[in-house]
Amino acid sequence: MVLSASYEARRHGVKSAMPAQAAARLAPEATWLPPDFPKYERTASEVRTLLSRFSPEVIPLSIDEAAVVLGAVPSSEARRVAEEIQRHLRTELNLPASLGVATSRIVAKIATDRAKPGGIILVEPTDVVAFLAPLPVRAIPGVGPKTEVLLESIGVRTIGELARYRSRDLERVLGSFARDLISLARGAPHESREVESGPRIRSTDRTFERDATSWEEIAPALSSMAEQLGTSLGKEGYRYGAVGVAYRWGDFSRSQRGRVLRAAAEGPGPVRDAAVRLGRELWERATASGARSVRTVSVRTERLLPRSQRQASLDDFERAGAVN
DNA sequence: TCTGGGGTCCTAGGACCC
DNA sequence: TCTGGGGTCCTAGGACCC
Repeated sequence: MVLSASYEARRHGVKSAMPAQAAARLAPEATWLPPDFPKYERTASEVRTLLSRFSPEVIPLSIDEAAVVLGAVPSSEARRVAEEIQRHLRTELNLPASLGVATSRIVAKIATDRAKPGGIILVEPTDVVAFLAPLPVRAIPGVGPKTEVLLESIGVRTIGELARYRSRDLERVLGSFARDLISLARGAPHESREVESGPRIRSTDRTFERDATSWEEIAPALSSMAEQLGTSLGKEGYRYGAVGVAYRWGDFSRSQRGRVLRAAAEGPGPVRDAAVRLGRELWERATASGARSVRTVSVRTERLLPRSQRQASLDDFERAGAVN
């Protein structure tokens, strides 16, 4: 599968998430590189350190994106900082970067996408509506293929058309997402709430070379994946409060089963036991009506909590003498 | 086109509580 | 015997992002 494609490869029609075979047909002369995620993590950390020289508030959005909060500065100053960030990334880390500058993160993100490759786009506060209006609704983060089809079915293709829609009418089609879309289109986006730092979920997936058709094939995979997950979380100092198992079936549909633990657990044992139990329940329930094959299994831990942050237990209250 | 391995957020129904 | 109006938590599934 293509994880990322250079702009040269993209000119041949190669895109990320494309099956490797299809990409090879489009660009037979392409150079293929295996991924090196530890390297990307190290680099992402260097980039965040560099960015923090420009603002105390750096919000990582993904491994290769971050928002830098500049506060209330004139747009000329914001542009200067953007240019400087781009120059330092180039000279110190040898990295190209695209930057968007705006008065909200979501518009800055949309501008960044438009600035690729390697550009800077600054959207003046008074230009937000005009900047967004001609763009397709798909330019909005959170609008994917399904939402695009829904919007198209009511005659909305661009953000400008979205702005003219009545919120009440759109809510019938899209639920609460409608309000966010319309306020963005009208140039007054609701800034997403600050997310607490630290991961909330940790999961691991494994796709079988050949789809598994028996519990005996699935159980050892679940068991070893869960143990690895529990061990690495333990090394990072995390406990977990819920465990889940999911199957991707041969027809690519998904089923999942999860459970909240009675108390936060730590290490490989509890997650392994829970994963095997849940996996078996899921398997038995799904195969009761006929044979099925599993393509991918995944094990998930949720409600992660740093070890230092102990979960309160009844004992704590008794010791403290707090009675209600 | 025949699909990897991570993640986040939202919705909806049911159980249960006051 | 049938009846309110809230609220939270749990579970399953879906859409989306990189």
